[in-house]
Amino acid sequence: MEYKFNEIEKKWQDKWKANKVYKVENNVDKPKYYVLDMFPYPSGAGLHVGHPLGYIASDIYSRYKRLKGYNVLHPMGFDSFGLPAEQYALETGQHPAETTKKNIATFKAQLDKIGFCYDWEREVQTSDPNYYRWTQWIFLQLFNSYFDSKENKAKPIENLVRAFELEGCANCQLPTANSFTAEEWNAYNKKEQEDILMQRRLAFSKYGEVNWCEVLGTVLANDEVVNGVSERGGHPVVKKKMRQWYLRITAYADRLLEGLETVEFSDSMKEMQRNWIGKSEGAEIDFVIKTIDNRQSTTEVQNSSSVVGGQLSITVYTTRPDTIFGVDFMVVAPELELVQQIKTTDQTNAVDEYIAYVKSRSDVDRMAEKKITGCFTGAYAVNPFNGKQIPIWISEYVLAGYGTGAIMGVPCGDERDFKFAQHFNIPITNIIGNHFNGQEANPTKEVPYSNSEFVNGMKYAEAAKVVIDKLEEKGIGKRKVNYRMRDAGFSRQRYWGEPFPIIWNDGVAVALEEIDLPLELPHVDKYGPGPEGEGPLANLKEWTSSPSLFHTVEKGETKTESKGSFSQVPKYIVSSPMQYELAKNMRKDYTEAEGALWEVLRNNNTGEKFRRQHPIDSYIADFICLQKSLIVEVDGGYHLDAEQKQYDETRSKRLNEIGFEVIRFTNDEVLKNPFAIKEKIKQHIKKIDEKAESLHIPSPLVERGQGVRETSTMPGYAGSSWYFLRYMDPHNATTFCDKKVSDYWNQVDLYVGGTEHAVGHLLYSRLWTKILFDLGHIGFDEPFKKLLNQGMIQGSSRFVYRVSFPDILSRMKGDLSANHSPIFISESIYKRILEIGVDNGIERIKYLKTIAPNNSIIQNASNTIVTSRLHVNVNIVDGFELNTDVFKKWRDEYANAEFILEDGKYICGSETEKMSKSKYNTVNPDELCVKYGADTFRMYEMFLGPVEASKPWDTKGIEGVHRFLRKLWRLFNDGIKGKIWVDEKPTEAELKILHRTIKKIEEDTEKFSFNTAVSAFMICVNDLADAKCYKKEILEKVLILLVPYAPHIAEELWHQLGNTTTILDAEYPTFDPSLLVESSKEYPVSINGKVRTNITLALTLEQVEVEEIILQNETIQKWLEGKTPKKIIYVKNKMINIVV
RNA sequence: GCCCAUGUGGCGGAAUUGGUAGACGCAGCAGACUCAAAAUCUGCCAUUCGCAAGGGUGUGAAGGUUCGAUUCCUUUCGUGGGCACCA
Repeated sequence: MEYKFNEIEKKWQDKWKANKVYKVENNVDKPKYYVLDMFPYPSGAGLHVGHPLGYIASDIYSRYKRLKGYNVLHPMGFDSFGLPAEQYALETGQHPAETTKKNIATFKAQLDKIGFCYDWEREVQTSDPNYYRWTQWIFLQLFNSYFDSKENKAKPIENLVRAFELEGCANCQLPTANSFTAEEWNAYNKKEQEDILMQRRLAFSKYGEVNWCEVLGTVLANDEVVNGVSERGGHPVVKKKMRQWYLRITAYADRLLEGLETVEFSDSMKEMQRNWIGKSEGAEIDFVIKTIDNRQSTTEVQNSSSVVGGQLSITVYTTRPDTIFGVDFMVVAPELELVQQIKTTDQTNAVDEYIAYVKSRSDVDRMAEKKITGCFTGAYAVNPFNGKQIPIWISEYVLAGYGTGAIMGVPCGDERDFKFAQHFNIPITNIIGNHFNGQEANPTKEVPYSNSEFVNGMKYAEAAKVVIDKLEEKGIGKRKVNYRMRDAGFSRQRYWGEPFPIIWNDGVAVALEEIDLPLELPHVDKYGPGPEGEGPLANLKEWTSSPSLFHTVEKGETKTESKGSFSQVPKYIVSSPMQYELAKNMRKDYTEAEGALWEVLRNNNTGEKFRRQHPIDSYIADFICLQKSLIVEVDGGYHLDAEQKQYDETRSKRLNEIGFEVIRFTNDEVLKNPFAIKEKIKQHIKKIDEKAESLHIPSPLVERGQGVRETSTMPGYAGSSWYFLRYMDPHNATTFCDKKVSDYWNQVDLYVGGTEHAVGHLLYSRLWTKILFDLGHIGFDEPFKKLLNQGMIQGSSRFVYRVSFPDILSRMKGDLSANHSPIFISESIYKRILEIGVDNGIERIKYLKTIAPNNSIIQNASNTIVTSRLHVNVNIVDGFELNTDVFKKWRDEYANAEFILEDGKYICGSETEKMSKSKYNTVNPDELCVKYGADTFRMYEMFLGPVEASKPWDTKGIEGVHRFLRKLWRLFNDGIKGKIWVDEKPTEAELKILHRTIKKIEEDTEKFSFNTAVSAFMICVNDLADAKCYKKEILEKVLILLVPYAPHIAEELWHQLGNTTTILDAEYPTFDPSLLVESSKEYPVSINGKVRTNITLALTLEQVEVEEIILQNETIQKWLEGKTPKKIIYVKNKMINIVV
């Protein structure tokens, strides 16, 4: 019987699916285990062999835990909002929703072939309204919360409002520092109050700088900007202030730091997060500014400056207040308003010029560039302790956003300050004596200061304390903890993301209510930016200006008018999310009549806006005009039957009850003349208006808000910050995740993903978890208990060398000057040509050598030399040898290609680089699954090396793993006899093989050392084959061990052994240590560290006995050459070393 | 510039965490079976000296600690990844 892996894998995948073996139940009796993969962005390129690495690792661990008796949650989904789909839409006009859907289908099909144990019923997609409804909901929780710094947790913003109403801001330090009393607060108007609250909300809006490209009319991400110009088109990019949304992650800086102590992340991962948060302790110090001329400072004072005793001063942040006597200059961020106040008349031109220069530079530039720039402002500050005058400079290396945006320069102790002083010839004060050599700064903290008055002789720790105490005493400074981390930008001027559930009304952000969610992303036809760099949604005038903030109320109930303009109404007509879902589907699947009527109603210019298939209560109206409470139904022929008539009647009755008028038309009527129907509808509306006017009937709909919608969308990390919670309770229509369910599944026990998310995603999801915890929605405040970082699988690129160079070619191949076909030269010959050229001193070839690694064209008077190193598809290269026939067919332009071969072969160049479509180095897992089977593929990916390590992909080795599986198969069947396994009692030696394997596999799986586990399986099968062991008792156990790694073949052979239940739930074998106990060991015996012989000794022997035995050994005596050993080291069960 | 990771045969990697470096696999070489091929099986396979027995050298480089270092420490070089010049 042959190992027909394709048939076997298909068979079991189908059976498993039919029997729903991967369905996971909540709240069962078993202990739980939650294994999570970082869900993929469904890119158009499909899955390549790099993706499944982590997925296979987590799948193995999940299946292992399941065999060990756990209830394992191991879900999968898609991070389906994002820029690539939008970019693709811009280029091709295809709607992101379409391409995303297609890509997800491809991904799923690919994943399924590999045989993962996902419960697809729990799939989530971040771009699905049923999902992002809750992303928006969580945003509203953040918007409606503030951080209470006393209790160190998030609380509802109403608490703060109540406190303001009762006691003003007595007990809160507002960032603005303007305090107010309760009376003042109550006297503020809505806008003033909201502005103050905005400064406290966890999700808040403020002006921030973005990369703005005027030519493209759009905002660009950092990585879309290269050298100050846009990556696409090379247009200039400047900074522009725009209103943006932010998350107040800085409030959680300390808790995010502390939380790291409670999770199992790698040290480097924790270190990266700590660096990102960047907590530093230091001091803020005020320096009085002494202006040189008598300019009056009238401009208002802002963050880095203040007025002390009537004098203008500047506040710096420093981590080294102890070096205050070494301050030789001061640098202020050029952006600061303060600069305008202090610049002297002399320096005005220079300063303005410099500021213009800085504005032209992107953040990326400022980082990449190493040259030192700056400009003197003309002003001086005064050192508060010794009265020394310190020149104030501006320079781009000081950032406005960090600390106070101003620093004190201590050149003898800080490398950057030193270079700055050196560059601008600022005299340097030495405060560390001969520890400063004048050539470079010495940032030591371990040297006593000199030249420093009252801190002379003290070192860092003591001096810092003394200085800060003095500063506080004088009231010109204070101890200050600073964080490098800034609040996280949360809005993007893009289309394909979650719309903000926010309406702007006279500059006040009004949040939508839960009932308004999901705020669905409207369909657009064009994906270009809106006016003034706003997102594409800003182009949808109808959508932005007609928010659906209506609440229906029960008839007879009075509308409550509250003092604010956004009153709430106690009772709503609620449509369930299911109804929304249903309506959405019906919208896609419309009748011809509905389509026709919509065509005339959608372009309605009378001011009444209609919606299609809108859910109201438990019904779905065909068309509705919310403002007029008018419902239009278009009925098909089946409305003539009695049952349907009855239903229509009760439905109309109910809708009437809650204040809607219903008018009906038949399909035929509509199709005959939709415009006539439109006219009739207009008449109706007119009647409604008249009636309402004469009777003063209040509309059943309360208008809660007016204004314009926020047109930004949320960033990619919004949906991924909480998806692990939705998997637990994916279909819940009333809450994002039932607390009972999240209490059961609790934290993710094992999270598998790449290091590229070390700070971004991991920090954000940790933040969201903490906030949801504070607000009582979940019971834990760290999302991921243990993190396993998977390495990147790099592509192994292959290159061909195309050269057109008549002189050389004719020398090598006769006269080729007339031949214009592309000529490809095998690697080593190509390289030799370069060397020969240099040896001969031919100038053109010197060029060739210097530019050869890259593609280039050189032209001079006599010749055109074209050299190209081109990526060639790795799939048409066998190892390094190019299949020249296939290559000629690869592209039309190569049809007539000529090759210069070495030993009859074309050898390609190679390089290891990132796997990507454009480098033609991607390998598709599907093809490997077809050729070798999923089990082989899974085991091979694991066999490549440790999961954590990055390594290049090489398809060649897969044969070895495939051979192993076939060898395993042959322990059960062989080609001639068929079944060969037997039900006999195993020998001790056979049991030993088994239990050695059980021990190794279990240990390796537990520590995620899957590559060594695979090799242990190989050793086991080799040993069993050598021992001709075909015994069921042994083989059966081996199969169970193998289930996590190669589930299909394990299940197949398990059934061949006569089992009828699935192996996926079999009982994991128990390791019996007694079978592996040894009584003796072959010790390596070395003399002075060099192994000279091996001697087998009983394990019970003690030092003295061992010494006696080994000294009698012939080989040892020979090597001792009659000398007496100085010392004999005997480590039981390890080795023996004789020192002479 | 700063931070993190990493360096072992022709290749991917292993090494009980300080104890026989190179498990397992790929590639290669030699052989068996076969008319032949595929499949399968058996040897050899870091390097160097040697017919062999056996010896020398070897974990990027240089030092150090130790009876003993791929493993720990110092310095240095190379490669890969990240970044917000963070005072």
